[in-house]
Amino acid sequence: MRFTTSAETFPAHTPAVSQIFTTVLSHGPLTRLEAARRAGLSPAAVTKAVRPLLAAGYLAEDADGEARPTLGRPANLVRVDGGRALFIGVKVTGDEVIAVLTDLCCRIRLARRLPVTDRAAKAVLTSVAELTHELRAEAEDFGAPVLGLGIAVSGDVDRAEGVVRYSPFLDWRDVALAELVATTTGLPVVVDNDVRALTVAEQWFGAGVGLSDFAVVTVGAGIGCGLVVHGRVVAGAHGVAGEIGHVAVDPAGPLCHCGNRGCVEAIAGDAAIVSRMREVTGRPVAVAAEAAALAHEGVAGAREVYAAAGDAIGRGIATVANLFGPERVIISGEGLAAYDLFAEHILDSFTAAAFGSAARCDVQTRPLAFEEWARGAAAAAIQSFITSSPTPQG
Amino acid sequence: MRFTTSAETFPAHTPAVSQIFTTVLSHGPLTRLEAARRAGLSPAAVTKAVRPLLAAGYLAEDADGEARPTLGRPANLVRVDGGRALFIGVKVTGDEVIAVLTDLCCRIRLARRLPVTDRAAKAVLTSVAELTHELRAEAEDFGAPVLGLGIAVSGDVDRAEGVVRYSPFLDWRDVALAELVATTTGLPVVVDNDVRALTVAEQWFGAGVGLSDFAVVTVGAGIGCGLVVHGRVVAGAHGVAGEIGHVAVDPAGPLCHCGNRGCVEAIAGDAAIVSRMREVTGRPVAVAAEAAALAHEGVAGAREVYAAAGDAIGRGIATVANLFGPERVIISGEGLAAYDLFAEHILDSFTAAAFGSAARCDVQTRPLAFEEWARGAAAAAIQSFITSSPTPQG
DNA sequence: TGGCTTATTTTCCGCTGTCAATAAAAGAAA
DNA sequence: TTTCTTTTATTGACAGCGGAAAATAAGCCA
Repeated sequence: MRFTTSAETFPAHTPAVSQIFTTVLSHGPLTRLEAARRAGLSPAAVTKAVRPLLAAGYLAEDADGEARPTLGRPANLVRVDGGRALFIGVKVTGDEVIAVLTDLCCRIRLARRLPVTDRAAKAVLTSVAELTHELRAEAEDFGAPVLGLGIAVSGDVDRAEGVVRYSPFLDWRDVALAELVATTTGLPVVVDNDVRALTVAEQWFGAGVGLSDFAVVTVGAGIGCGLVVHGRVVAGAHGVAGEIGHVAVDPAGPLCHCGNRGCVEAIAGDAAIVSRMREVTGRPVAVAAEAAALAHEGVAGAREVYAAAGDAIGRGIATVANLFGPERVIISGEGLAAYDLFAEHILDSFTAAAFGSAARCDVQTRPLAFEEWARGAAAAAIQSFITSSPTPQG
Repeated sequence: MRFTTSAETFPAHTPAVSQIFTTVLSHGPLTRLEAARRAGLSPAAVTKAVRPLLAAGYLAEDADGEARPTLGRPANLVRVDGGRALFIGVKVTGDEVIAVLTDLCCRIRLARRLPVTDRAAKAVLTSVAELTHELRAEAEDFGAPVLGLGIAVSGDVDRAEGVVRYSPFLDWRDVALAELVATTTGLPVVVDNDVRALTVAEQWFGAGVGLSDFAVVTVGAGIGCGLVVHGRVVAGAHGVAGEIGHVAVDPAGPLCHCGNRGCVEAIAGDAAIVSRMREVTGRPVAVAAEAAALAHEGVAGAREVYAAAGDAIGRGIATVANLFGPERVIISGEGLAAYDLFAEHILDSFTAAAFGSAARCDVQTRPLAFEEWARGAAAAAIQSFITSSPTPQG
């Protein structure tokens, strides 16, 4: 179910058109020949697919450019015209609403945030509408229409229906967010789980480009994981997937809010680190940054807290690698601010716990600015814009 | 790479033909209309797809049959003619080679086993050839040709290349098994990992029919897991996937042969149970059946060994469910002989450790006769027969 | 200017699956 | 018995997608 009011739609008349567009979107400017090769189509098909996209302005032709072989007809590079369309991505947390305006290439043009004082759906809805309104007003200056809105929320989100089934941080249950916001803003709205949205962003615009099997692990208040298998984001039959935070790595570990002991999140989540840091150092520690500061200062025992956290995360990642054998794991999240404190432990425990060839998985890290979550939401909106209309795709 | 010599091939000229055939294969006799609905095609397409398959004898028409609505033209049921073609499935273990002859519907017609005295590839190859020869001779009586051979081996197997990369139990490395056996037997040969092959069998002919996301967990000497995500078996970018046996559930647990502590297999594998049973009861226990007997007799401490095993398995399954959110988990394996001893603990610890809606996953058990592994290999051969030729499929 | 090489476009062409109409096979109604 | 009704299966025309091959374009180099 999609919620649209007006709507410029994407001319994805055929699978080939979708495919060529996403290929060019993800792999930067390409010659038609190269695009054909990557998409597994004939050059003729590319010419045909590109034409309507050029006409509609979604693609543009660069008068070639860089170093080209000195022989033969020069190639014409085809690229996505990012400025052709704009999208808004919104991340809703219990504390604030973050919104970004991106172009079609998912580059952030503007960012805004608004604190959340009342977590009730209605109040949050107002904030979202306000930020959206503000960004749309500013978008005028870019001379491109805003064609979609993505909203990322943590918890159990049914993207297909646009409903937030349950979000613990917001204390929401069965909020038909897409419909509500679509009615208010008149934009096509996509609602997705925050980690899945971030995963889509990596798949289309980040370190997951070109990979059919990879995982994104986010470290921060919670520990989350987005999975891409067979080229598609895993959603889970019951809306739950990627709950690496609640993989139990130590039955004797600390109690987790989920009721079990030794979940990764109960060892390496921000709250766990903070409370453990208080215990170990005896000092008042309120937020993650303070905990990291203590460790950086070399306070006795502080580094060990991060070591344990890194160890838990590494084992969680090894579990993911053992079970589905991704080509790459991308570690990201606000928690990466303290990455130097546990990087080594993550990698060591991953290597130790990964079974056989699973250890060949490429474990990378990527910094995650605060707007990235909102950008993920925008990526989901872009994806929906491109793939929805006539020809659905995975 | 496929290795074929002669070869009757499947007339899968178009995607629609493949799809209709597999739909009918998995969902028993269907009317054309019903098949169209399930496959998402028009009735006209079904008529056209069915015709060549009927002509080639792979499908047959039942003169309707059962209770039909009393109104309208009676439907003609279309079903797969299992007797049209035969396949051989072989499971190779360190102790014996098991071979079955199945029909196109993967029903076992005959089974044979041969002990392995020499694990060298060459010796095993001879056994495989011998059993194959024997079954082909008997197949004459069924009046149908043997059209493929599947071989299941535990370890790291590259199905696409037909190579056993590494099999610990057999101590094989980079054995180009498919090519070797194809040369010897003249049959098209598929080689796959044993658990994946079993998973294919469940997906096409078992409890996974119609599901796009499920897992098969095998309990026995090792603890294995096959995953189906987005309707396709997960193979892993590096050939490793589904290693639930090496998911670490307790850092203080017993040492595993993989070098880590507290792997599920180090707690619940046959060897682990046997050795733990010796420790606990002080009695000589050599094989799993004896361990189970002790527990059934009520020997002090014996039941607790199974409780711990069940607990570890349950937590491993919960980990799978938390990460993928499968619709169903099918527990199977020779270890199920002792299922009454740990069933309850598996379910309890699964329920406790599954996060949120992941607990809604349907956990089933299925007995696994010794030939089932070989049947899995046959299923892989059937799958390859149907999907290979002109139109590949996932 | 002609020749060479590589990129792109054009021009068919085959093929697939849909659509809408039609045939078929009963039981029900007249 | 004949005709209707209802449901299933089939047919034949057709649209459109993507491929192959040939033609064209666009430079560089003699």
